[in-house]
Amino acid sequence: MKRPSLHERILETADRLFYGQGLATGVDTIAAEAGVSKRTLYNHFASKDALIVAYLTRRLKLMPTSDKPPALQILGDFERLARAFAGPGFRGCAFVNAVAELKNPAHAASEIALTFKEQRRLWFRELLGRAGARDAELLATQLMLLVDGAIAGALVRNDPSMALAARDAARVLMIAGGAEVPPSS
Amino acid sequence: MKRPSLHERILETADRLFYGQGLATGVDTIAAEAGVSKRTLYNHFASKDALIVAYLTRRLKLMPTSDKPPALQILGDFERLARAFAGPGFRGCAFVNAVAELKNPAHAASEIALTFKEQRRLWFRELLGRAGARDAELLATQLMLLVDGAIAGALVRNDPSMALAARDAARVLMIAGGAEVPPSS
DNA sequence: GCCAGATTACACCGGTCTGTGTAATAGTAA
DNA sequence: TTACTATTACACAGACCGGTGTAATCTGGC
Repeated sequence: MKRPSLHERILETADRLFYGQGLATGVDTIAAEAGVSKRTLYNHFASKDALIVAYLTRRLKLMPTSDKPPALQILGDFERLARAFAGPGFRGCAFVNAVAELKNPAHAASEIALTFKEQRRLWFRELLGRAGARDAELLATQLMLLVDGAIAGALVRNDPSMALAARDAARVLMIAGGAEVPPSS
Repeated sequence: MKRPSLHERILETADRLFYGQGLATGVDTIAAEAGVSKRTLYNHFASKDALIVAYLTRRLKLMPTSDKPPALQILGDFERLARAFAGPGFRGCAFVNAVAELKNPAHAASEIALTFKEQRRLWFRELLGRAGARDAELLATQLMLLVDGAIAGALVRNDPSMALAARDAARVLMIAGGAEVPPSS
């Protein structure tokens, strides 16, 4: 850890460009935008593939914790999505885009994407269990369908309100599934 | 229409390679695979972008018609999706992939993708109306979320059963929305 | 001062990409 | 035959790509 700043600055720039412009962004562009020579970039990351993996790994963040009722935490997550969709730089799900953009299905990015999706699904499942859902396993998967569908829909329609339609559908599914859903915010 | 065969053969090959390998597939590869010189390809399509647009336009097919009860037609569509997911060449939604793969958001592909999604949504809406749903507009949008979510989920998880989880969620949403849903197949 | 490692600038390689130019050939219709 | 068009093979331009090699320069610790 002699110079964490350069390493991190390259990663931040790679995140911005890979997500905003696609994985086809050139290494020269990233180095220039980070204010770093290409040689330095290759001293910190063995290859462009390694940089892509580091970029996706950095996006694996823990789910937020809250003391609100579990069902409201889930509904709040959809509202957080709606805000993200309305942001200027929204370009869909970084992990799904990466899997779709890489022709090689054995790329390490696929595993990272699966980890990310599973992470949120398990968070849903835990909250649904606490909310008293009859089949938290299935219901968590179905809520994930709504999340991924909202992302894809918002991308092609350029319409952030897809997340709110997804939230309403999630509420219906949770109530039908026996979860305790307090009157919404 | 002097020689429709060459034009169509190029388009078929482009469809196979663009969908299977991504839009980054080279023009030379497509020409070679179609058994056609590159010059001929450029005599039929002004540019690679034009070829991409023709490829996507060709994928705009009308929704199937059936005399089954409308709700069962919708549920059957999810089962058709499950079969498509299980096919060896499944690589997600061609339109969503195209939008995600093209950095330029003003590309004509975006409009074609939107047309495709809206086409299916309107088909859903019409069937939901006939099935007696209270809010066919919102419900159709929510079913689209399940469709797109199932596609993304099946892609990253490599799990065709996502379409069946989506079908079950669709049934719950339709019943809760007041649609007449006969006992399933 | 002095040394060692990090960083820089820059040229370069081999490859791939889209797109064009050209001259020769095959097929068809009069 | 003649004339016209579609197609072919092939070379090539111009750009960008990932990745490397090298020598000079900067920087912090002793």
